[in-house]
Amino acid sequence: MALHKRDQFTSSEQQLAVIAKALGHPARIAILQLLAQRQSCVCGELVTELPIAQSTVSQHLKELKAAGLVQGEVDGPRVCYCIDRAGWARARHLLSGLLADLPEPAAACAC
Amino acid sequence: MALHKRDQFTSSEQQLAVIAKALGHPARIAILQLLAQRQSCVCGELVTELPIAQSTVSQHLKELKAAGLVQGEVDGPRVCYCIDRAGWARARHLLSGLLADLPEPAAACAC
DNA sequence: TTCGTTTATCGTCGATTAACGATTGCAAAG
DNA sequence: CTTTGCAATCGTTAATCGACGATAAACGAA
Repeated sequence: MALHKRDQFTSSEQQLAVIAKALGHPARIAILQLLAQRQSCVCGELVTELPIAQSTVSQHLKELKAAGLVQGEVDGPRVCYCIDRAGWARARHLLSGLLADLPEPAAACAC
Repeated sequence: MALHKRDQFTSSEQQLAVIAKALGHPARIAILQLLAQRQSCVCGELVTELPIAQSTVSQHLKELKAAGLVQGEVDGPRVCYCIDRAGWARARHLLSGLLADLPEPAAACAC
């Protein structure tokens, strides 16, 4: 583990960046929205809904899981995915904080 | 311009992903927050505040500009950066939409 | 014009990402 | 026990990212 420039930023900046990065692909956005709409949660359903290969879906699910946004539970031969409640609550908090820090600017900037 | 798998997703999924990707680095989060706090906006100020090289800051600013989150105006030898009002409003809208689509889940998922 | 200041771009490097097919691992069904 | 079906992992490839130093471009001042 080398010391990256990354480590020079605040913890909250880094956490927010991790969340945003996880959201930074249309497939992962689509997965989250599918998980929110349907309870179904089954990985195979996601594969049929999405225009990408099974292995790629699995990869994206892994990244979402690593970011704490999604959790998967093995249910026999299939795996049931759903939104990670605690992780998503944290993500909501961080994103709302950003929206609060950067409000709709009332006036144009001086320059 | 080849046809990417990317193009199989909805426009709103792609737009949101572009925004999220732009937010997916702590330096870019920090830049946005600095631009929100201070009116200063000058590129040089950002460089002295951030733990990364000038060329790297410039690179991040370019990406933020490409995502429509920031705009820069040349003011003599220096460049004054500020948050892009219209772009940020769009970003706010998309992010709020995501937070609305994925509300705090009331009940645990079935699996 | 020449110089110093400020910012953007270039070129490079290693690391990471995104995608796929193929393979493996596992649990239920037969 | 063997087969089947689902999902994760492996291995590969091309592309993108992040960082830096060096260079170029633009401008104001001397």
